[in-house]
Amino acid sequence: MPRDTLTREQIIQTAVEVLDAEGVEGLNMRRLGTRLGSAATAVYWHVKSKDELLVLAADEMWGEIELPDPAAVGWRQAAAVMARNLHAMVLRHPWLVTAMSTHTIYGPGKARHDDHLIGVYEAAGFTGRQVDWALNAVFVFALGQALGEASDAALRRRLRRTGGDEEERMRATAEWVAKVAAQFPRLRARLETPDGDGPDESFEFGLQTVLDGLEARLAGQ
Amino acid sequence: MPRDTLTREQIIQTAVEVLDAEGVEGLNMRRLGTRLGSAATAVYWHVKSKDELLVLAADEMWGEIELPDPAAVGWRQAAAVMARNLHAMVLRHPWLVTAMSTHTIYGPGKARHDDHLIGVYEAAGFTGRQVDWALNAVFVFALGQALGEASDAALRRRLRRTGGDEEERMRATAEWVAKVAAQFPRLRARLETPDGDGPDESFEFGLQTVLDGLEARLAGQ
DNA sequence: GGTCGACTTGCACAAAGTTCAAGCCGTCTC
DNA sequence: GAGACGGCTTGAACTTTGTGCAAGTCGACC
Repeated sequence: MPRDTLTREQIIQTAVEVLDAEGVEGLNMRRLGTRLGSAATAVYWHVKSKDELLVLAADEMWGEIELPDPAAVGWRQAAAVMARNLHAMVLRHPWLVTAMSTHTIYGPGKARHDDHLIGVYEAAGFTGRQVDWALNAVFVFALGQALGEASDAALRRRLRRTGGDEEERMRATAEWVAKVAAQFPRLRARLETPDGDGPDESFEFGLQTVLDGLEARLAGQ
Repeated sequence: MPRDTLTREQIIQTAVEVLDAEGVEGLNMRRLGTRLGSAATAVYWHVKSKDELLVLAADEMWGEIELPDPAAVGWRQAAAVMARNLHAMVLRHPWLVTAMSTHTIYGPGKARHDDHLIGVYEAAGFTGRQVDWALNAVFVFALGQALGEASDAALRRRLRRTGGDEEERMRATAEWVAKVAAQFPRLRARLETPDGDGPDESFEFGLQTVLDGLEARLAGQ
C-alpha cells in the first residue's frame, strides 16, 4: 500500500476552501500546510509556487458551471443560463476576480466553458467574428457585475479578519459613503430613497438588455 | 519658509506611477520611500497603511475621466463616450481592477463619476430604479471588458519582472494556450483562423449592443 | 536485506508591512 | 535672543510570509 501522501488535487481543493473563506491574501503556505496536516514546504513538491497554485485553483472553478444544451432550450435561454451560472460561480468564489486581474487564468476548465459558449452563439446564428463579439458582450457583462459584488464580499472578509464588530464597521463604512455622496446632487437625492431591490434585479435587467441587443442584431442582419 | 516636506498628494501621485509600472505587487513602502527621497516609514505619517494608500490612489483615477454633457451631444453619445473613457482609463491603470476586487473603492473621484452617469441616464428618459439598472448595464460591461484586457497587461509585467526574454515567454504562454484549446473542437477550429481584429472592435460591438438594448427598452416603454 | 526514488521535514534567508522611540527643525512665545 | 513646542522624519526592530536546500523517511522492488 502506498504511503498516505499529498496529492495535487487535494492541495488544490484545500486551497479553494481557504480562498473562499479568506480570499487571496488569506491564503498562505504555512496555513495551507497545517490544514493539510503536513509541513508548509511539502506543498512545493507538488506545485511550483503559490502563483501556480492560484492559477490551478482558479481554472478548477470553471468546472462548476453547468452547460445547457442550446438545441434543447433555445440559444437565448442557454446564453442566459450560462451568464447566470458564471455570475453565481464568481460570487461563490470572489477571489477569482482578483486572480483573473493578476494572472492569466487559462486551462482545461476555462477552455471547456469557452468551447461551449461558442457552440451556444453559433447555434444562435452568429457567424465569423460576430460569434466572439456576441459571446464576449454577455460574458464580460456577467463578469463585470460579479466584480462589483465581489468587492463587497472582500470588505466583509477584511472587517472580519481585523476583528471588532462586523456590523458596526459596515455601518461606519456606509456612513462614510453617505458623507461623500452628499456632496453631489444626484447621489444625494438617491440617499433619501431606499433602494429596496438587490443586485439580482439589476443583473437580470442588464442581461436581458444585452440579449435584446444581440437579438436585434440577428434580426436586422 | 516651511521645511520641504512630503504631502499626501505627492505620495499618492508617486504611488500611482509605481502602480502603473509594476502593479499592486510591485508597490512596496521601501521602494516608495526611495522614490520620494525619504525613509520608507515617513509615508506612515501621512497615510494610515498601504491599503489606505491603494484606496486613495484608486479613487484618484476616476478624476481622469472626462464628463460629456448629454444635453450637448445626446444621451447615447454621452453614454458611449463615458463607457469608452472608463475602458481606456482602466487600461491605463490595470492595477485598478485588482484594487477594486479587494477593496471598496469609493471616494470623491468615483462619486463625481457616478453622479454624472446618473445625469446621463436620466437625460435618456429612464426613471426610478431603471436609471441605476441601465447605467449599471453599460458600466459593468465596460469594466468587465477592461478586466480581461488588464490580465494581459499583468502577464507582461510579470514576465518582465521575472526576467528573461519577454517575447519568448509570451510565445511559450501562447503555445500552452493552444495546446489546451486543441482538446476542444470549437476552440481548435479557432486556432486555425487568425483573429485579425483587436479587442477594440469587440468592445465597440458590445457597447453598441448594450445601448441598442437600452434604446429598445426606452421605446417599448 | 539493501537500494532507489518518491515524498516530507526543519531550517534558514530575504522581502515587505508596520511600530516605536528618538531626533530634527521651523516657528512661536516671552 | 532663548527656549519650548509640534509637525515631520529617521533607523532599528519585530513580524509575517514565500521559498530554497540539505537531510531524512518510507514503501516498493531487485
